[in-house]
Amino acid sequence: MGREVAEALGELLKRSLRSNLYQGLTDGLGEAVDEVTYPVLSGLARYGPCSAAELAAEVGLDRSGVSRRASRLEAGGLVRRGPDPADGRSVLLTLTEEGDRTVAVMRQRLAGRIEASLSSWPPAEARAFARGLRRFIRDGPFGEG
Amino acid sequence: MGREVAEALGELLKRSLRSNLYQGLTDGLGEAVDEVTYPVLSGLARYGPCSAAELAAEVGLDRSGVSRRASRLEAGGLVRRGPDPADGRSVLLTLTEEGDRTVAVMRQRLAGRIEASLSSWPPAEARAFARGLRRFIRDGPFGEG
DNA sequence: TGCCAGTCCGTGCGCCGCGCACGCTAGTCT
DNA sequence: AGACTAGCGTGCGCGGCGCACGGACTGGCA
Repeated sequence: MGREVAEALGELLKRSLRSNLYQGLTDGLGEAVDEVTYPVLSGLARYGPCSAAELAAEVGLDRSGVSRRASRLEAGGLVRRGPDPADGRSVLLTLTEEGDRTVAVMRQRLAGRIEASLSSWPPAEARAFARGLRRFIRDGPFGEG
Repeated sequence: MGREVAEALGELLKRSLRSNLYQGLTDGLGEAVDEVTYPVLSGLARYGPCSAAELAAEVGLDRSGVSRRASRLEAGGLVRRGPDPADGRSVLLTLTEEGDRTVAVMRQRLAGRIEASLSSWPPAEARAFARGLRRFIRDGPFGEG
């Protein structure tokens, strides 16, 4: 049982990293957003305005990496760097309106792609899979993360 | 539906890449095998003796990367480079006995870890999850590769 | 109030792994 | 035999990462 899941997970990882998953998802969305910067964009949308350090914990990266990716997104007009009113040392990353639109489009596309591949499943099985996946993440073989 | 699966997949990717998954799995197995070289080792075990180019397709990498990783494994005594009896240009990568043992141990550990986290599930649900995962890989939103 | 240890940021630095392209060896076909 | 193809390993440049440094700012304490 754990055997097959392990193998399947490996396969999943491989295919995802090969970027078959994100391929073509950014068409027409500008140069700034790609498979490297997307996690930061998406994390920002999920987590809300925050500092790079905070977001780093969220996306599982060093502060420096987040800062650099954010710079790209900033150059592309998807993210704004603003002062933190509560603390002058801190810098708040915020999605611009265009950033908001962009992440919405990408999520829509990705969800649509997944939806499409799930549409051939028996509905009950698809639902069970989604639930199982969430559960596996929650108390699966990962750290606390 | 696709929405939640998409989000869950992202989370899964993140946690896996953070290496919480493979952490501590290589203890006592020598320096050669780590999270970088393991896919090559495992792919070789799965696919059988073959050339670097062939294995490259299997693990989703360039030939050069596979060749370099194989060199490390070779230095560690886990992989042997031998001539292909059928074609003198080709070079066959083969697991040594120790390589075999190593991959067996790692699989055992990984499977055990997954098994453990699945043990708290209702058995039917766990089984359904395993089946769903395989199915999702087979005709999920990835390319053919 | 003036000061200093502590906190937070962005960036220079070195490292590592990748893919591309080259040189080389070994088969293949006329 | 000689040209051409196929396959290998490695040098090269690129890009992203984490570490650690310098600069900006805060907050507590004299």
